[in-house]
Amino acid sequence: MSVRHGVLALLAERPRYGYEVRTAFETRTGGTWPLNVGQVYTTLSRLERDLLAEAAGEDDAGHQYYAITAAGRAELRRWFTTPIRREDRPRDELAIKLALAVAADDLDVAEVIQTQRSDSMRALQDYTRLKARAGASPEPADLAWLLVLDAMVFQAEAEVRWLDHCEGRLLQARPAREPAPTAPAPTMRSRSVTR
Amino acid sequence: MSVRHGVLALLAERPRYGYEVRTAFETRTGGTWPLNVGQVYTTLSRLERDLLAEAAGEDDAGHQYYAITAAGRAELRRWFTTPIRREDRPRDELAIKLALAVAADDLDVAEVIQTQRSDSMRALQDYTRLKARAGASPEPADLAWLLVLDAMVFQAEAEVRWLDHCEGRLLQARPAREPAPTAPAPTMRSRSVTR
DNA sequence: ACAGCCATGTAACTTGTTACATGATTTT
DNA sequence: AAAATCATGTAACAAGTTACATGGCTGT
Repeated sequence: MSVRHGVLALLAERPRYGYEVRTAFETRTGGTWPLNVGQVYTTLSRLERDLLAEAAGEDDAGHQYYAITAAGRAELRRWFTTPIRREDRPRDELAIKLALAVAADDLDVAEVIQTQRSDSMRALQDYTRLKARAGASPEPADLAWLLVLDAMVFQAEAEVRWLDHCEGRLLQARPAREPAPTAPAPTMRSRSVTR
Repeated sequence: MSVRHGVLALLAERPRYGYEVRTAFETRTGGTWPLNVGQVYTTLSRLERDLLAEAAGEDDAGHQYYAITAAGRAELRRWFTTPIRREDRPRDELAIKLALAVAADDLDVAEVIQTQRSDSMRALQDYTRLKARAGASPEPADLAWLLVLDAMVFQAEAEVRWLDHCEGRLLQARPAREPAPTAPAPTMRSRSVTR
């Protein structure tokens, strides 16, 4: 329920109209998570339906404003102060994938890992580049965006490390078919990426 | 689309009936992600609707088997060999939360972080305990489950690190109101957790 | 004139998920 | 006999998401 609460939080700052909510959301997350405008309006309707927000008239330009309600503030407070438990997060698709891949006999798991790692590292570099650009920009980059970006970096790094770890577990589980070379061939494992 | 593909992968190993799919799924993920039986049946229906699976008769006990189709295998192959891009993952609710929390003026962000960290560290310990139990158990623990468990650990660790990092960014952003003590008071930051 | 952004909205669809109904078989 | 587990399914809903329709306003 990220979008829902996100929109609610933006309304808590001040009443906003739909299009404005979208821009605000995208600015905070630095375009990392684009938000379809349509979704803003569906979300606003649903918030209104649930009495967490309400229509708050229109301005001279004809913008339809929405404002948070008391119930909305309460719900938001609850959201902010309640930790997000790992159990009620969406299932980790990648973990499931690898867990099922190791049992598939007509599949090269090492290749799956390799492909994923390449992509994760590419993502990592993208983020690094974004961060560099944000730091160099004249205006001080939005704090919110920096945090989001950092989150992505930390996650991607963890993912790469986990993939490496999985490779290790695999070698350990099934004895190498080829007679293992005394010094393991330095294949394209993860290398440290400059931060 | 974790469940959908997960079920498909299980059918790829051999035809299975609904209840069996559930047990298999939960075994692989070690009960980390419980799966409502009902969802298995809805998923199977949808897979059948999309021609990725098909009914495959029943056995003596009356179990309704489902088998993967050629199209299903193709789709599965695609799933396995295509990396999961960060962009098409569900939005990170925690990141959004903190990104919006830093802008809220009637909210103690440090407390939000603190609460979340406590929970993440609790989760981390739970996983560690689970791993210990799995290692001590007589039967060699399911490789799939170990990988899933490791994924959770890596993610939780990254999350804690990120939370610490956020705290740092915050102190850096808004100059401390209290005259900063020369040596920063060792508050309850993250401590290394035995693995 | 035309492209493009601003702005609002709706219809339709997906996956995930739960709650419930129903009955057979097995264990205590 | 009661409780638990095995087993199959349906109805209903939430949240996320996209595609489309519609129109005003702005810059080239």
